[in-house]
Amino acid sequence: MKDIAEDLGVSLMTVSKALRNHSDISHKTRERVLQRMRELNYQPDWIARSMVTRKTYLVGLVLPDLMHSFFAEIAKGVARKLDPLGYQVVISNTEEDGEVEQRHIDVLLTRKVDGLIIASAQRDGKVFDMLATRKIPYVLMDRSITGVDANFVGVKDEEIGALATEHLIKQGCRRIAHLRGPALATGAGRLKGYRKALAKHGIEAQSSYVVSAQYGDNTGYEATRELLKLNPPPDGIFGYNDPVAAGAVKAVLEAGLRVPEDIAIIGAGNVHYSDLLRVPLSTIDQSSTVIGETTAQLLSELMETKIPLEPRHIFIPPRLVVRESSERKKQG
Amino acid sequence: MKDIAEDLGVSLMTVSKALRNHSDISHKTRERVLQRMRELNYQPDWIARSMVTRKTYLVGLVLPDLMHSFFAEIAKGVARKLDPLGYQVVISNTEEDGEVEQRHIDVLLTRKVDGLIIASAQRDGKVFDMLATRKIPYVLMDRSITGVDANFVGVKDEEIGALATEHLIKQGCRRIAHLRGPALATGAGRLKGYRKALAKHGIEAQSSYVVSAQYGDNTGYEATRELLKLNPPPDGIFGYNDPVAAGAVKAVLEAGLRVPEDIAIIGAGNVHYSDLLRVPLSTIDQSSTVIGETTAQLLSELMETKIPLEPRHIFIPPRLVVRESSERKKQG
DNA sequence: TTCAGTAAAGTAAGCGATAACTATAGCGAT
DNA sequence: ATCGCTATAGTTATCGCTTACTTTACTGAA
Repeated sequence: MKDIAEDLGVSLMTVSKALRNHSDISHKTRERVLQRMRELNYQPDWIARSMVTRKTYLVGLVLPDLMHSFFAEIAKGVARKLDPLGYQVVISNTEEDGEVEQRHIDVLLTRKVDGLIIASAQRDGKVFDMLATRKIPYVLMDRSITGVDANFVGVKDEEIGALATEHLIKQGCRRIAHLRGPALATGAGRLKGYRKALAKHGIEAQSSYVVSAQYGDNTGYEATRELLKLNPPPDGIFGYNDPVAAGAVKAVLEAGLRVPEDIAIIGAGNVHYSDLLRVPLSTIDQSSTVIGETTAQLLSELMETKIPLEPRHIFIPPRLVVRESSERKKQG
Repeated sequence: MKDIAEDLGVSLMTVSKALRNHSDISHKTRERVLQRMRELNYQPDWIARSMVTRKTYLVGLVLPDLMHSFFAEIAKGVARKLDPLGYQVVISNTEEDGEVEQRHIDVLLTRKVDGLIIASAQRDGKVFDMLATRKIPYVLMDRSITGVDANFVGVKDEEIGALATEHLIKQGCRRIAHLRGPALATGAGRLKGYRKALAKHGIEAQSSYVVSAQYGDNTGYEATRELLKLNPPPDGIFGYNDPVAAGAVKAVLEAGLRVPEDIAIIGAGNVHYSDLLRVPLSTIDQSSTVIGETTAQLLSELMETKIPLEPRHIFIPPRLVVRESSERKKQG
């Protein structure tokens, strides 16, 4: 394609420089080149360029579940921030499977992405050690990995757990159940926060009130049906994320109980449709857009500097959003 | 990296062939190469390979809105289908903006994607003519463009409109309103189906019952509030997609009316949380996963054959899903 | 007049792979 | 012993760009 641009009678080099606004091209020549380029509808080949510059302007975004709108929103934030910087985002969906994740990361690396953003489903840090030795800039997001000291952007899960639980306590709940997430940082942190809040208020943590609700659209619903069989049943439920909490609402209503009067319910994540649910769902907002943008910002700095920086940890403060599912008018 | 593989005393070519299972390499040599490759943790450079083969194994997926779980689900289907074929998906989010879309497509092209899947927000076919002349394999999805005879996978929007409207009629509604979408194929087709169904049953189409509800989380809610001011107000509402219909439910309930007794409501798209909404939402299922997979399948065929095929149009049949929001027990 | 200095353009070498040939060896058949 | 195969391995030329130099033609100061 560039030889076509030589019908101006200049060398290939001149054209290359002109296109990149290189300083030692006269204004006149540059104009002629640009002009001809438009006429020919020519676009430089990114691949060839990448090959020699070692920059692909590709960023890998590794997510456990695109369907969860929390992550979709993050993806949007990331793309919005990176787009003006000339980066393109390759999203990979791991379906909460550590092995798939590992494989996808490998593929992204052979594609020579300039950086990675990962909300990991990994249990250990092997993959990340590899990234570190290969000096690939990367940022962990939403889910930190114990034992990996990497750049991180997200919310302190313990705070989320505490905030949600304290809120239920304030609403007068005393038998508070928790639909816990996977044993990753996220699930574990929220559980810990839940326990701490109970302890702080001298409420006994009853182990049968903590049930697992992991992955899948119905887990929250089913786990809650089990909870309702207990005697006494809980009077408050904290679901580790919104989809699970929404399932809980469904189960409780189906059992003929009222939300929030009989059982108050709160989730986490503030998915955009929370407001439209059967009972508008109280939740802990994690500012997913902000997380996405902040992460993108951090990664872009990492990618653009050569000196390896000290890993940074950026925490976004969680925010309680009270809606109908937990608001008991009289009590408090 | 490859020179490192020459400590086996073989030529670079031999290694290259061995890695690709080329036929004229002895079993023994191949094993030695693979062995060494593992030891060195070597991965072939995709970029360099692409440069000479002219294949990137990259597919661009252009979507108007990732947050809409209908598209997120499609994205998942596409990725799931393409992943085992070795293709990587680059998702781009156009936020329903034709210009952004155009720009993103350009970028994807300079990245030399092997093919494109587009749910377009475009009003005319210019961009697609360009794709055709440049012989880029592409498939239009969900939204066809009038005047562009391209490969297409989606649902016949007119059928959706008719199916939804007929259902409301069967439920006894006689004053049926429609929250219409944008003037693209999708919105227009559903509107047309709606009108046809009314005509077929001899119900007069009242123009004040058709209001626009485009983009944004609250449009359905607000448009419905306007509808409720009419005298007489509608007794049935067909929202062109689920988020809009969910907003309608909210507005109706807020006005102190009952769903479906006073006003029956139906959407389209069958988003995964439909079941958890304030009133479980009736909808027209468009099998988003199937759309995604079918599209991916079609595109992969396009990419792998040289002969330009006659454009194909694949229609997925829509399916009525009745939930509480439109089901009137007594009548029908 | 001469020479260093600068602006503008050009040359050569490769980035890491592959395609398309060419070369070599071993082997049986004539 | 010679020819021609087949099976393996190696050569060479690019792919479309950029990096790092080198060249050329002026300019103005000494």
